[in-house]
Amino acid sequence: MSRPTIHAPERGDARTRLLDAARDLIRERGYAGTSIDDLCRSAGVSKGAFFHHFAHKLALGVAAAWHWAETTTAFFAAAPYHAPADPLDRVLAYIAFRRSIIAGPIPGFVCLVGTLASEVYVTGPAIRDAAALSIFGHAATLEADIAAAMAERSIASPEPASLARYFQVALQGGFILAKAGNEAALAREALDHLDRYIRLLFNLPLETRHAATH
Amino acid sequence: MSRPTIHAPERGDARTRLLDAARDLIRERGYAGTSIDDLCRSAGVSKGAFFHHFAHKLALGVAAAWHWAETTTAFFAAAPYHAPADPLDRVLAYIAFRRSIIAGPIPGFVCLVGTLASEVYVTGPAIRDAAALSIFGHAATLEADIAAAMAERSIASPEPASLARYFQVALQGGFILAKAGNEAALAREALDHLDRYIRLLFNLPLETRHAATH
DNA sequence: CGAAATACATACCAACCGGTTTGTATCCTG
DNA sequence: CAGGATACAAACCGGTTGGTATGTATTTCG
Repeated sequence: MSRPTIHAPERGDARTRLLDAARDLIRERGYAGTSIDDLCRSAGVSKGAFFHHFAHKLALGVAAAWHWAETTTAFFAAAPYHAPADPLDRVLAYIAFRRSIIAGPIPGFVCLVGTLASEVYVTGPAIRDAAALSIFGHAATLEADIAAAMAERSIASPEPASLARYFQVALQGGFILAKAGNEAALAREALDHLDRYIRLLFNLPLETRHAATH
Repeated sequence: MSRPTIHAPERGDARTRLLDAARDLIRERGYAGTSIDDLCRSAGVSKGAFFHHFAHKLALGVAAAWHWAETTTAFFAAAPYHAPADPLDRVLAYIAFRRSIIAGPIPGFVCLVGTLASEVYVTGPAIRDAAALSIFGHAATLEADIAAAMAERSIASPEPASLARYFQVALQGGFILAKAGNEAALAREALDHLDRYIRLLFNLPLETRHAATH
């Protein structure tokens, strides 16, 4: 209450509105391709509001990466793939879940921090580090299930941490091909290969469920 | 001869010097993060030269993607991984070769057109299409060997074209993680998993050769 | 309640951006 | 060797960029 006084904007305070705008615009046009004016226009705030919350554009980039890490962490923590009792089933359910959310316009499901890391490797080390924290932090959430699944079946071969990172490789690489080919199915296809890789590693029968979806 | 008259530049004509500069600068800072002045300075040419050879910045982006496709096509055509008689050995040799050239500074081995496609998805459809041609064209060069290897061993499961694209997924995804983590070994690690995936698909014994390199 | 801190909005600025104009040296061709 | 085409160089231009200065409602708090 008392929050939206007179010229109530749309929702949330200027800071989160700017971070949401950054998430959307950067995934479409990249970091350098998104101007501060673009962000303010999209968020419906003034430039003064921008520089009240962020010291400079780079700080917005870092904050956007952190914001991405926070929101995705909450999103995946609440996702249904944690339900199965068998850790291997949870791992496979993760892949299926990631696959299921690849739909609609490409910028809508692509990874913000992957785009950021790719673009600002030299120009913005601070953004890159924040992006790395998000990517590798998320990969780490898979590690326990992978390790448990491997231990249960006495599979020693790839290190669980390395395999967990490879999940992100398949995702990020799938996003790149989806963008290039302008076709979301290319990202799903990548996850199908990841799924097959895991099933081969664990000597599971290969499902053919996805064959028709391509 | 008579070419480098008085103020001889460095090497090549202005056009290829600009394309080389674009290859280097865009892989470091992205397309939008690279200004035309940056390109001219790096190439050692004037702005007049730039707009003599390219109608606008977007045309430079498209030409850079084409130039990348041409040079990489020649580079991989001359690479040693085509030597083995068995197509499956050629496929594995491709992975090993790609792995072997991942060394030194990260912008030096990363894929230009992957960076481009990721960044200009919305802002530059022409660049994106040129990047797609390069990525999927290169993937297609693997298709014959993959198909032959699968046919020889009566493996029907993934479509050869899809598997060929997945090679690019592992590469592009590995580049993203390498950039984020600022560590080339992350890209090599991705190719180790791809190698394992192929060996599992073809029921080959898993080598442990790479274990020490991480 | 009063004052300081917070959260914006508006106007403005110098640098830089993509792009144009104009001029000139070299090359190619007849 | 004439003369147009090619391949640059340099100066310039309007709009945009990241960033600042300043002003003002609102909230917080002693």
